[in-house]
Amino acid sequence: MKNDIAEILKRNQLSVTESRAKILELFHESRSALAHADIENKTDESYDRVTIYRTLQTFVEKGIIHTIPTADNSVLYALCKDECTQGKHNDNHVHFICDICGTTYCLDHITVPEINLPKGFTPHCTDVVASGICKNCK
Amino acid sequence: MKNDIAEILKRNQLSVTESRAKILELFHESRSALAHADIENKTDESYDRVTIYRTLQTFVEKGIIHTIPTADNSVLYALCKDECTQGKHNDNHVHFICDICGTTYCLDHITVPEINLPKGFTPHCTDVVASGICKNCK
DNA sequence: GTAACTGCAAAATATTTGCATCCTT
DNA sequence: AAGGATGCAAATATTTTGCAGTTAC
Repeated sequence: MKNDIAEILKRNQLSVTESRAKILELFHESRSALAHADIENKTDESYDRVTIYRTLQTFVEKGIIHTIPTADNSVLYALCKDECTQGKHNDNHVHFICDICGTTYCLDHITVPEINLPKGFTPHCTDVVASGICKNCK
Repeated sequence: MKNDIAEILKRNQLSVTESRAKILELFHESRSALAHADIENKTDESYDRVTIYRTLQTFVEKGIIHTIPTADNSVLYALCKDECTQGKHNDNHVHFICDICGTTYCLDHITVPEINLPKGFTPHCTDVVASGICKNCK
């Protein structure tokens, strides 16, 4: 596993540092999306706040993770599928936010349906965020 | 028009004050969603930052406006349709954010399709945010 | 007149930037 | 060894809270 993590970083031309490896590992361990604060907590604040900001930004730029738009406008991040490459994200999947436990799921296998937009609108990317009650809270 | 605005406030048990009326008017004049900063600018900073925060929050609570989740996690607000009432939002419509001009449209008449969620997930509200090129920028 | 709203000050929180030091390659 | 990454300090931006004065009803 540790090797897989390092592999991913190398593949994206990033040097393998402890903080990057640890943060990327967190994303792989977690089935759900993570906020900046989650990462601070799960790493016992071993890394500087700033390092986390910069690491997340780097990962987003490289297409390793993506941000998830949320109704309360907090910032969430989740792993991208493998097909995502730098600059060309493939975010066309559904997110689900549980109203009770707050967990955000990336439902990679649920595809976003075609939406009929009005004349003149050309979509490039479509995000779907559903909220409700998740399988653990029902 | 001025009267309509006052009507809406009264209907929601809000006292009619200058700032509330002006901000609500802005939303009615604008075909697109507004950010906190937009409101500051369009009112020539005649109102305190704090008043704008509180007014927006009040409007959201009353179901007069709703927040829009955006990919860059900035906070946007737009008018709710009439059917929205306090606590029970009816946000099931599509938003479109133009990658070029940044305008966010509320496409009230485009309905959100049914999404097949995995077993155990019960949706309560579904937000769809498409981004791409709008009718003015094409 | 009273309750609610506003504006100011300030606190709390979140994010960004510069720079010296340290680590990866 | 060299370039890039980290951590610290501090600047900047954003949001919240308390309170006194003002306004709507």
